[in-house]
Amino acid sequence: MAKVTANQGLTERLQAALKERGQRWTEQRQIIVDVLAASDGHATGAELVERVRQDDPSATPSTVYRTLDLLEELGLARHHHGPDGRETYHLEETTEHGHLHCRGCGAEQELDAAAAAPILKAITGATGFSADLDHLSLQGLCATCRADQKG
Amino acid sequence: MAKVTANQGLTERLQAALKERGQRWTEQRQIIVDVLAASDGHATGAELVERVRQDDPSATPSTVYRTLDLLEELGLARHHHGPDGRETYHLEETTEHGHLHCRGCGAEQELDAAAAAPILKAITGATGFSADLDHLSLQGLCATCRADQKG
DNA sequence: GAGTCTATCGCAACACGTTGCAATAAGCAT
DNA sequence: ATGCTTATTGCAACGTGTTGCGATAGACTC
Repeated sequence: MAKVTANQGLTERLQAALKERGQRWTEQRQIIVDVLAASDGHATGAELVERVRQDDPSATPSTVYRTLDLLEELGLARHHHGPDGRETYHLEETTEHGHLHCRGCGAEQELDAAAAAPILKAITGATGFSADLDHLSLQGLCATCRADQKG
Repeated sequence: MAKVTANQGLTERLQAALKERGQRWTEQRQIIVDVLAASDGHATGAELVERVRQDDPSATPSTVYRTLDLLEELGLARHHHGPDGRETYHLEETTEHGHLHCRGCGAEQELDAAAAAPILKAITGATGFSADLDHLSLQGLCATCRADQKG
């Protein structure tokens, strides 16, 4: 298992997609994709910049953010905003999900598509609006904290 | 109707609340509250800073943001994050509401408590989580844009 | 392989928000 | 009114993200 080029499949998909759009495959983009794939789960923009710079100290934030935007355009990555407004990125391969931030204990739980279905349905029913699960980021009190407050 | 000190009631509530906590009433705070009250609806942090500086050019961003935080602690103001992660503030007197951002046409609609009730209920049902309506900021497609896409 | 076109990069500057610290001034007691 | 205590302010620097621009270097043609 040489790690030479991890994410073979992903890389190839990307190269093809870029070519089709007259865009280019570069060393930087390879690194950024590798880093993103290695950060399973989520990573903030700043974290990703940091990690990319470990692999290639000449990389700059602008390049990293621009590449992340590109990956989103291509549908290979997503981002959402945490409760503090900071950006969090993850590969699209991670299943689509929402986020719940508890203001009591600070815990963050994920909300998978199955659990979210009735919520999205309620939103559409009440507003006609079809919400993106990946941008669904709620703040409130989790069950435990609610129980504590009542106690 | 001299405008000398607008927001009499609000100002008085604030003075009392601050006194109780051993905190102080200052010129700056009066200005910031006035500005916030005058910005009916919502205003971003930057906008508020700008407007405050029109009244008092010596005011600095740090003071404005710290005061806004204070107003939130006291329950007199709220903030949430727009789809781009930027902050938006409004007085608590504005009725509690969520926000829906359409990624198709860019429109933003408000979601009042009555309309949100079934949604919040669905969230609690699916997750045990009690979400804050004021932090509810959804992104997706509005009814019109959905219809357009289908067409 | 050399030349051309232009996407991408790195840099530098900006925008929004946050934080630490020394100077100022609010509120209280005398 | 004077002095004391300490909350608040302004400043300056930082953190995260964005944007404009000239220089670099992919990818394609000959």
